[in-house]
Amino acid sequence: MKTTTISDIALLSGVSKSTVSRVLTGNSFVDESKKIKILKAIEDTGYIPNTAAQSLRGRSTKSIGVILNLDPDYHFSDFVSMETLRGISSSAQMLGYRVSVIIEPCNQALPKILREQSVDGIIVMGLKEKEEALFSLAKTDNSESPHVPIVLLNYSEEYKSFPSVSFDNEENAYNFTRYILSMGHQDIGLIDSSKDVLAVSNRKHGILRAFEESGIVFRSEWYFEYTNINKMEAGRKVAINFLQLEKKPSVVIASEDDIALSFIAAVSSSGLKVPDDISVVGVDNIPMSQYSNPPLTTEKVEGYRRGVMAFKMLKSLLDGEDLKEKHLKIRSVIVERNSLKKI
Amino acid sequence: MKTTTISDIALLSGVSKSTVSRVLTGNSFVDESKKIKILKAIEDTGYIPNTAAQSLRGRSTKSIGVILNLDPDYHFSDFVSMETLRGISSSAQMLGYRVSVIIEPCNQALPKILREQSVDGIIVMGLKEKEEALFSLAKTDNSESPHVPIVLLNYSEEYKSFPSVSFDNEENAYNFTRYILSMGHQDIGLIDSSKDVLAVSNRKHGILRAFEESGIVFRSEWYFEYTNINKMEAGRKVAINFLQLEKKPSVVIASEDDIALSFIAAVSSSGLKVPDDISVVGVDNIPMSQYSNPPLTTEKVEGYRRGVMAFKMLKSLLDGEDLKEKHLKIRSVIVERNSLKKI
DNA sequence: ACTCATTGTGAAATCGATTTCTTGTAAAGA
DNA sequence: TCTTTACAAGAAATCGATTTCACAATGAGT
Repeated sequence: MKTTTISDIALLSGVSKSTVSRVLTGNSFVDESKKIKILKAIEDTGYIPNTAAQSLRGRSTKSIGVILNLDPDYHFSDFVSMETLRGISSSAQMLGYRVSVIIEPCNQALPKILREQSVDGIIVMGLKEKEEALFSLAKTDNSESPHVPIVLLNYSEEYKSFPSVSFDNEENAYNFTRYILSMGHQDIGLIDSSKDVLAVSNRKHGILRAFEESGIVFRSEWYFEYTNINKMEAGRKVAINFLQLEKKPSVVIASEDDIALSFIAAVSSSGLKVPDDISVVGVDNIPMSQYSNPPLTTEKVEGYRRGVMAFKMLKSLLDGEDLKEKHLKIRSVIVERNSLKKI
Repeated sequence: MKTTTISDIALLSGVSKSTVSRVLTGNSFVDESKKIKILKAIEDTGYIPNTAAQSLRGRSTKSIGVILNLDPDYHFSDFVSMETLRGISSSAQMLGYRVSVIIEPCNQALPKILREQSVDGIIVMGLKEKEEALFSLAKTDNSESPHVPIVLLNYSEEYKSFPSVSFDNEENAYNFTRYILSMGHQDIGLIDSSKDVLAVSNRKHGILRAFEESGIVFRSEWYFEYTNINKMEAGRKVAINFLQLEKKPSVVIASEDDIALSFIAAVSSSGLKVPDDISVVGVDNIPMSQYSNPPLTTEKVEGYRRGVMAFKMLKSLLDGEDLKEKHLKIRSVIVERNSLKKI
């Protein structure tokens, strides 16, 4: 069967294409009896307007692009990102938008997608520090370029001209650290091994702020940073160094749950007990963190919610509304389980 | 700047739109000197053909849909699926296809997407047993409907009229079981708690075949099945029952790594040692399995490869080629680590 | 009764590409 | 030299929707 078009509907209901289009878009007056006939014809045939034709004429593709800016060596997709994608996708679908995922570095993906005009808006995940494409885009005055709104999922000073929805890394880390301090810990070790350097550095500020407030000094021999290897490999590596330490911290804050978990695994295989000998906490609240041994005390980072909010923000932009707040920041909640001991 | 169109290029290079289009599509003869001028104009302006116009005229959208048929209660995306998505996405992009992910039950997504005509082909992930949409589609003779090729990512007898790329579940499980038997185990427990009921049942057949071959009897008190709860919760639940068992198996095969890991966590927090007291193996080779305590012996399931192959198959279909093999099955490889003890 | 505003509708233009039709030119064959 | 063939390239039709334009018809206001 060749596809049903608007002309078929027009023919079937004895009116012109224009009239059919008018009931379709609903922004014009149409005689009630004709409207009913048209609606019936649409119902009967299962007609759906051709999206290509609509985009061509109407200048709206009813689809958005999500740029997943993963590292080339990033061999798997982390939980929070996927939750975010799920959040974006389901809110987009709800409003009739398709979402195209583009797994490609931002600097390549962005110029291409902008010129292709194949999406109405863009959400960028996994922003890196040096994104030429964004930077140059920020500079061009808005009279240039056919205004495709962009929402970033990591706030960054550099690109603050773009609206963003991000986790409140500095504040969350500050709060989490204060909580840890309130549990009596004074000797705190840090493991940073996330590909998200922006987040890591913001979190570090928050942690240091909490340290300062309580007169804790930052000890560099307790700071482990491995950003160029697999994060779980990092957890294992840190464990090896950690075990050699003369004086050990009483708690270790890992920048992600995966890291914490692999650290715990490595450290417990050498006989150390968590949390009796050493407390370990993570960030993210990945599903596994609830079922590990011991269950992990962590900071719950709401990926799904971030996705929903990002799409909502993009939608406002698409509708030409202006944002109440240009940069949304999402607070975490602390999940108390058994890997952090009160001392 | 209003967008560059083919007419602009034509004007700039002093030829007609038709000629520009001819060098664009490359299926007609164009004078070399003109071709150069046109190419230069394209280069200079950064012109990219409007996809909507191309689809409208050419009947090809250069985009494919991936239906992620997740359970409503499925709160996170598993590793293998995401790897598959990555595989699809990168091979698709390589050939200039966009991929739209549709996180929605197949029965809703499929009819809609087919009538919308917004994609050239479809890949269905996470097939369920009762997919009315597919079933009725299989029945309609191909003269009907504007032939959008569909590739399934789970082979199923029911829908075998559709081509598929899947894991060779029966065979993989058979081989894995034989390997476990070769390590001296006779008392084998099973945990099945995957949302992928099709895979689970196929794997069970393979396991049972290996049992039979070696004269092992299947003991139902060692078979744990929880498909209606979170898989890691299942691992924990099974551990509780397991610990009560009078006579325990010497090894437990979990249908996924997550389950194995949470089972190990629960069981070791009660003092049982893996693999000294009990061996545990999983399936998937999720990143964490390498860094758990003990590192997990598992079956490596190649999600990325599945994605690549699925797209390749879909592409053949789109190009009108016919498939050498309609149903591809991917073999796993066994990853020996430390959670399975030789006895 | 005569404007003027409000509705209602079809014809035709438009969006940006591809493809068919047509014509023109140059090279090859008779 | 005249026809045939191959190659080049413009003009115009086409894809399926939306929107502007033009024109009625109806009703309201003076």
